[in-house]
Amino acid sequence: MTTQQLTKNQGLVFDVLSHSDSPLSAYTILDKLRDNGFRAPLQVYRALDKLLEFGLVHRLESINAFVACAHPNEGCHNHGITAFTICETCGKVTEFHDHVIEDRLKAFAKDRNFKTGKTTIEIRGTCAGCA
Amino acid sequence: MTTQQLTKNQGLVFDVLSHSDSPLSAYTILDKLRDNGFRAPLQVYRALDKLLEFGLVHRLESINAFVACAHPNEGCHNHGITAFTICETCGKVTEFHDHVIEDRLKAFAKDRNFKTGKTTIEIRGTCAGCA
DNA sequence: AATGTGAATGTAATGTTATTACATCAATTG
DNA sequence: CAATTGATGTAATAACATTACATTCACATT
Repeated sequence: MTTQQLTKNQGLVFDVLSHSDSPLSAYTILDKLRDNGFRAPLQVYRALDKLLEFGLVHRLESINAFVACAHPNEGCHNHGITAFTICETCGKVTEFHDHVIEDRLKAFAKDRNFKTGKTTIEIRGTCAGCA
Repeated sequence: MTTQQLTKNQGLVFDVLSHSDSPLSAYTILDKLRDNGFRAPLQVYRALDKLLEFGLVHRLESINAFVACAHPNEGCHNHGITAFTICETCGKVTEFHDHVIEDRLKAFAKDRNFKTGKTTIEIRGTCAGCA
């Protein structure tokens, strides 16, 4: 999935997220795109829904915010479960993938016949630079 | 931590959560406690803050809802990172603790000098009974 | 070029979740 | 008893997200 097949609104939203050094809320994105004709939250949420679907963007559940994927050209969906550290001081987000954790969670779910949908792993704290 | 040293509001909120078979939103709790004199969201949020602090209740970040801890008498804070499966059909939540996952996350954080605060692990999907 | 279809968009209104601000009350302690 | 601290009550507002409905755009088929 490259960024070329995105629609205008999807492209604008992805661009804003890509150029941000910290996660953004939907309403912050909206404000940044007012000059581009955005008027309503739904324009942002609809674009985000598609970007999430494409694996170009991640939603950080614990802070109600969105970040561009760290490796959008590869399609993040290929990498299995995505985990994040989120610095509560500077907002810096680091995305990582750990197959051991993934296997462990899968095994737990399998043992209980739990059919896994989306998995969230988020570590909030303080990054090295802010400590 | 037993339930005895809770204040009136904390006790009421904990009671509602304890008797629910699925997670509840703050506003749902508020509605259930109207007859007990609750009038405003803040009464619920303040009680929840304390219950979270005591380890008697967990917040499910991915669905903006709250559940009573599965083993409140032991103080969940003693069990390290808490993970959950959340059935999107029936709402059933299962709490579990996995030291391998915990060690792995701790190691990742340590490697990057990331000071870990709260960690969220939530698997949403479909439970065995709903499949 | 006209038409049909599905995806994307525009807009308003509303619903849901959470916090700020400020006043009051209750328990404890010096 | 005064002072402090934690809990509570209440109103207002902020922040996040969805529903509903009308319109437009892209594109395939005729």
